[in-house]
Amino acid sequence: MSLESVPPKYAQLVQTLQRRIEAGTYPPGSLLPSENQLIQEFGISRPTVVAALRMLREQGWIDSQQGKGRFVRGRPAMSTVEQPRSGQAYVSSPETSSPGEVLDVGAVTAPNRIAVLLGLKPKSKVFLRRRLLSHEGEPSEIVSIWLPLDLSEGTDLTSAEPLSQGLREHIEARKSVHFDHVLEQIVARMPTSAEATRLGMPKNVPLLVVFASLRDAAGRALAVLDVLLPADRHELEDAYPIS
Amino acid sequence: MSLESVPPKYAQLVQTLQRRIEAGTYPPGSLLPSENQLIQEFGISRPTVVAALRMLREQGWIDSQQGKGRFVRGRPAMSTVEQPRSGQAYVSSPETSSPGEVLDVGAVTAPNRIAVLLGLKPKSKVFLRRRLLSHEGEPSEIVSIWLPLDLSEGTDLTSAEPLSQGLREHIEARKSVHFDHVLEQIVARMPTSAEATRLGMPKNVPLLVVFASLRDAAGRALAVLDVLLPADRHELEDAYPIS
DNA sequence: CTTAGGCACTTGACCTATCAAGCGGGCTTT
DNA sequence: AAAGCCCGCTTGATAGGTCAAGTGCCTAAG
Repeated sequence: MSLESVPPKYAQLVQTLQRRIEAGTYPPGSLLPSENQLIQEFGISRPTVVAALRMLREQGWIDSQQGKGRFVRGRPAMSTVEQPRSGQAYVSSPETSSPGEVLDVGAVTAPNRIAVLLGLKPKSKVFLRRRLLSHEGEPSEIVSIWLPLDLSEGTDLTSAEPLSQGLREHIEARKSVHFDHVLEQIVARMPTSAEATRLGMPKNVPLLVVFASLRDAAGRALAVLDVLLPADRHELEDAYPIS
Repeated sequence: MSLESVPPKYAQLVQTLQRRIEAGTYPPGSLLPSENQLIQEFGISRPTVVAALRMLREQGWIDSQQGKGRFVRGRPAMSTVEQPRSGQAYVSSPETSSPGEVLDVGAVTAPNRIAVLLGLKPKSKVFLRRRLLSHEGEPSEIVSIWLPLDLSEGTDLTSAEPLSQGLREHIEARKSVHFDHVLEQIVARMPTSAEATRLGMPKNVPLLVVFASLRDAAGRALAVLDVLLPADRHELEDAYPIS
């Protein structure tokens, strides 16, 4: 006897209908079988069918119109081309997974933008952990993590060794906070001499700079990352629906 | 007698619970009243209560845990700080709403990146409509619209006059296509002399360049926009959940 | 003091049922 | 030919109900 659990009936129906859509049984633009037809075919109740259809609508596979029926849209394109957001990888991946060296660690006076993003007074002291990441042996980007001092206490962030947990996991395990979302600002500027040297880049190539403000559900900034990306080696990607 | 329609009961419950959460009646972290308690208080059925609670969970206001209860998260922060995505405004707003002058209109050989983004062969002819937008009387950005030739036929895009419809509305009204989502690429580079002159910017300030590939639900590129943004005057913003 | 079982609570899943409202086609009337 | 009405279909909303599964607390036994 198989130990694997049987998914709920509504979930099985979702999968069946998705397979039929992708197989061309219900091509985009066509009318899906009505609720009554699905009830007959699958021998399940109307609320169960409706739950499955609601899920398909919410995921973008179908549209419904009262009095008319439910129309097939097809597999939502975004789910096939979904991109990791730039901040996401730095928040969740352990430092051990990306080769690099620690450049700076410790309490520093916050640059103005960082203080604003953290919701702190100008010239506040904050904790900084800055690393130079490499890709295929070449310098790739500089990542700085800025934290309010209280949030950095009791963590391993002062270590020169790479963290074996993602930043989020590391902090959530030690502090009573929960990361919820990221607000990003993307700017471009010319590198300083020191940055150009560190990144092994020409002085006349700009930097893409991502400021990622990591926030809890209430919108409070728990940490800020900034990432310096030589523009000749990096581009950012994003995808979103048109509303 | 008021002619306004009464929203469904589940929607009224959603609003009531949202108001109570924001008023502090149910602070974040606290347990929401159980289904039974809500059924008693509001005198409505369990499926109606459950529909309201499911909606709150999907919008991020609450979390549920079987056997335990439903916990308050609070107003989802992203809905309070939602930003228009850069491509969105160009897709939906009429050109008449943003002052500018038409710089180039007509069939041109597609630059390589544009051909790739449109899914065309290298050196294909495409339609280009390029405008210099102003903000408070100053040059602000250059927006180029690139379309396959067949999609531009029968449109007003060849006009030197600004469109009174958004691009999306204009094309969807004339062609059998439906814009669904955008894939964006963000890069930084130095401006050419001509671009710097047109934008009234110094030569040593970089450009943020957004390539927005406007796609249908099947992922086919219908149009590409590129937007040149002097980096000393522009930054891009984004927000996303941490998964 | 620890462990296990039972109970009461919770949400998850599924069922049967009714009525409201929208849509489209066919038929009748003007 | 056009307009209106009716009917049969569709989905939207609501109700009442049962059983499964998860959680936490309390009590009893070891």
